[in-house]
Amino acid sequence: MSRASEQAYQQIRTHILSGAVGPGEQLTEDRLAQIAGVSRTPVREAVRRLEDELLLVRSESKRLFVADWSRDDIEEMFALRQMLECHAAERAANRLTKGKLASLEAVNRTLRDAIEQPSPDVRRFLEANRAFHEAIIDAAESPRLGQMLAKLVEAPVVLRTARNYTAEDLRQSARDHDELIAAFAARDPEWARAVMGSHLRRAFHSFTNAAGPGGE
Amino acid sequence: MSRASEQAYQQIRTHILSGAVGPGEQLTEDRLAQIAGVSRTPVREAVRRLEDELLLVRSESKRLFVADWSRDDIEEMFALRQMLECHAAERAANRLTKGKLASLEAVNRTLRDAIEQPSPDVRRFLEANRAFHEAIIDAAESPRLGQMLAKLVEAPVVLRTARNYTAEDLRQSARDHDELIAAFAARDPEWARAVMGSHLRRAFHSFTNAAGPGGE
DNA sequence: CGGGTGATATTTGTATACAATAATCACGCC
DNA sequence: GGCGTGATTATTGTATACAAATATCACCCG
Repeated sequence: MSRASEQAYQQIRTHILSGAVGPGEQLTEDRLAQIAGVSRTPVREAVRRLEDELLLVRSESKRLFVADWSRDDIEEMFALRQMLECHAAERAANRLTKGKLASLEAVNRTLRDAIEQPSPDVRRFLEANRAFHEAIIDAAESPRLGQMLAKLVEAPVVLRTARNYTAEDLRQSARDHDELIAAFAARDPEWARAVMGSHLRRAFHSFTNAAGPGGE
Repeated sequence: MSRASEQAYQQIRTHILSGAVGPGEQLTEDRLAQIAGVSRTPVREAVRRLEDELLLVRSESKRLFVADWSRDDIEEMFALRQMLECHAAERAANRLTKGKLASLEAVNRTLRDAIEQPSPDVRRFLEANRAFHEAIIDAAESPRLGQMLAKLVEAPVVLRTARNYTAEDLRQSARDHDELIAAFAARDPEWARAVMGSHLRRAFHSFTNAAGPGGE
């Protein structure tokens, strides 16, 4: 994406995720243009992307609002992500080269570094985690699958930036990744699928436990 | 979508699918604006949609080209569609109301009407077929699933408008739909999933047999 | 004659002005 | 006082002019 358009996208996204505007609030293109410091034209491009990612929604009369995800919405997204990413893991198991496998291992070492400390570096963990999953999706060599997953993976992860992970959550993730790597090394698609399934399902519950009961 | 933008989308889409421009050919926004009879602004909106549907692609320098789908691309899309639509069938089996089931039956009667004639009305068949699958996806009550499938279902179906269906292809489709309806009536998600799976897989082979060997 | 380098043309990206549309509000009527 | 109805305002949609980026081509140098 081009400069202004990309900037608008990033700024607006950050603005929403920071919580500066609450779910359900209206946002006008003019206002977003001010926030992003560009004209309405690139804002409109950015808005289309954000609509596609379901961070913004339109009323039936085309007015813009910050999306308000219900519990059902979130459950749905996790279910879809699980279905698609299990498929990706299966495909990846048949395609990962030695080199890519090695870099997957490297990424997981980084992830461990980030959490095996007195106070875990959640930011680095999230980044490494993102890279890990991205590498698998990439190895699945299915551009459309990747495109679909991109939307599903990004959204909930970033939604709660200040989310509380327990130390155990983080360690279990690292262990899951290890087992995924083992499944890949063994070139066992079924194994990879199964591990990915439980990995994501656990993530779902840990997500709802932390964010759910309080109040969406 | 608004008037000009929607018109641009339809016109450009038709123009591409009609084959007036071949795969790989460049298209400028100006040219598309002429074709659609609107200015470049709504054309850009339309182009974004068509890019998302993968009918248009951009060179690394942002120039526009008609997409050129490889056999792998098509296979990939069918595989994804199968995965997602099987899931939809499963969910639909648990959710379809009596009323919706009845209208599904009605749609399939229309479909039969269209093909049980000396010369089958392929246009009506395609429309009824589309409605049938859409109703199921709708009944799955998963907006994101619907959004994803919309892209996958539309594209290949329309790609070959002049496609040759054998009379047997058409009849088998109707029979598959009957069995799907039976599975829904029995509220048997596994059955529905299985039927949908074979239905789509058959469609894939009939598609590649008809369109594959020749060219493309 | 081949390859690079700069001028020119093509194409996409952005800003802005204006048009169309939908919501809001005030007013009058019942 | 409640409710329709029209004027006003807010917001999105479109066209157009211009800026930035990229490709194309001609020319010169080796």
